[in-house]
Amino acid sequence: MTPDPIGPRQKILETASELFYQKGIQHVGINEVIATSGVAKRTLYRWFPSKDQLIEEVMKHRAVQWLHWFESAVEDQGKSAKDRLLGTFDVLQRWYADPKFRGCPFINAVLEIADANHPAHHVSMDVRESIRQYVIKLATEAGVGDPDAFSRQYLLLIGGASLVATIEGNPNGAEYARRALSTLIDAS
Amino acid sequence: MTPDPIGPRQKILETASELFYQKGIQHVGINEVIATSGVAKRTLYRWFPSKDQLIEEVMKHRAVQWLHWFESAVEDQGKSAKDRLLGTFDVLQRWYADPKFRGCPFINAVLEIADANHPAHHVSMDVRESIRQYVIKLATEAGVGDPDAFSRQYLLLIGGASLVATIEGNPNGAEYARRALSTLIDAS
DNA sequence: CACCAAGGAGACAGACCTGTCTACCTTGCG
DNA sequence: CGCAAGGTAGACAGGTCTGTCTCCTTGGTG
Repeated sequence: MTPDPIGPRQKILETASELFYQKGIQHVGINEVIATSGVAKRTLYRWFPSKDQLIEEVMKHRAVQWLHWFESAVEDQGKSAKDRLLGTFDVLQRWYADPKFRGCPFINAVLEIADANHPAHHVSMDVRESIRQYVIKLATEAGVGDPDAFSRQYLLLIGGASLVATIEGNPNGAEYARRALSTLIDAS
Repeated sequence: MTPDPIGPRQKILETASELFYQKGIQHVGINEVIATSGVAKRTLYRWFPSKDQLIEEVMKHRAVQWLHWFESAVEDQGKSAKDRLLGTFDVLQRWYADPKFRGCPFINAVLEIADANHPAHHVSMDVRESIRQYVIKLATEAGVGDPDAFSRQYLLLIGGASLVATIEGNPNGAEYARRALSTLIDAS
């Protein structure tokens, strides 16, 4: 019963998203996507004219999902803006510690696809900018002196923590980032 | 004159190093390496039994070179340990601003090669640890309170700055990192 | 000189990948 | 009913890649 209420397009998108993330975009072929999603090759190419366009759609899909997840998880981290600001790294640490964590998908995509003009690059830059705007909002609310400069330092810490989690497989980078952030807030 | 005083092995290593860095490891084939280095395929496979081993040798070679370059450039950044510590980001900023800069080769290698057991991963982890030990030395000398914790925060900043340089093509991440580092030192 | 190891040049096998194409099946609707 | 649209199944073309193999040249040494 409930014979796949979601259409093939959505099915392809979700399957590809999962496979791309777990194995790396370059290491997943179209044949694997169709075999896993149980869809005919003809159907995939009806909805996504090329693998590059599939990648782009997948990354856009992930970006919307991830930002929504992140901001709503952060909202639960406390009432004051400072608590939420510091809480971002508690949220991230839980993410890094998840057994299915394989690095930040947006950083991965940029470095896996060398071509700087690939649409997936723009998605990643957009995600970073969205995070930065969100941080500016929280920092302003928290009374940080220079929210714009602060947001750029924040991006260093979140990027660095993601790298530690990816390269060393160590989620505690987020904890060091939290402490550094606390110092930076107090010094402002 | 001077008819190639270096042997084919060294020639292959240097050519592959350059190509891997500029185009990405995955996007450079053995055929391109031999065509560019002017060496026969037979010869390449005599010295490097597989592409994976070539990658490993190239990364080890780069690691030694890079660490030597980095530490000696930092030594010129000032007499006091604090000056040299802050100066690391001046050195990095110049690197990031170089037109041939295509990201940190060690971060790139890890994210380009999905397999966490690939030898190139270990090289990248070793480089990070070498940087950390060097920072611990400088931090101790500079009288930082907790050099170990400090070194981990340093790794966040250097990783973050490299990402900003790579993803946004903006060398000024190093400047923000320098300021953040200064705050962290003063607060210790 | 004779010999042999190292290298140059490149064909080739086998695997894999993207994207196209044919042939058939199901379903909703005028 | 008839039929178009969207789906399944999978062969296939054309390309790329790694790694092997054969044949030829050259320079150094006993």
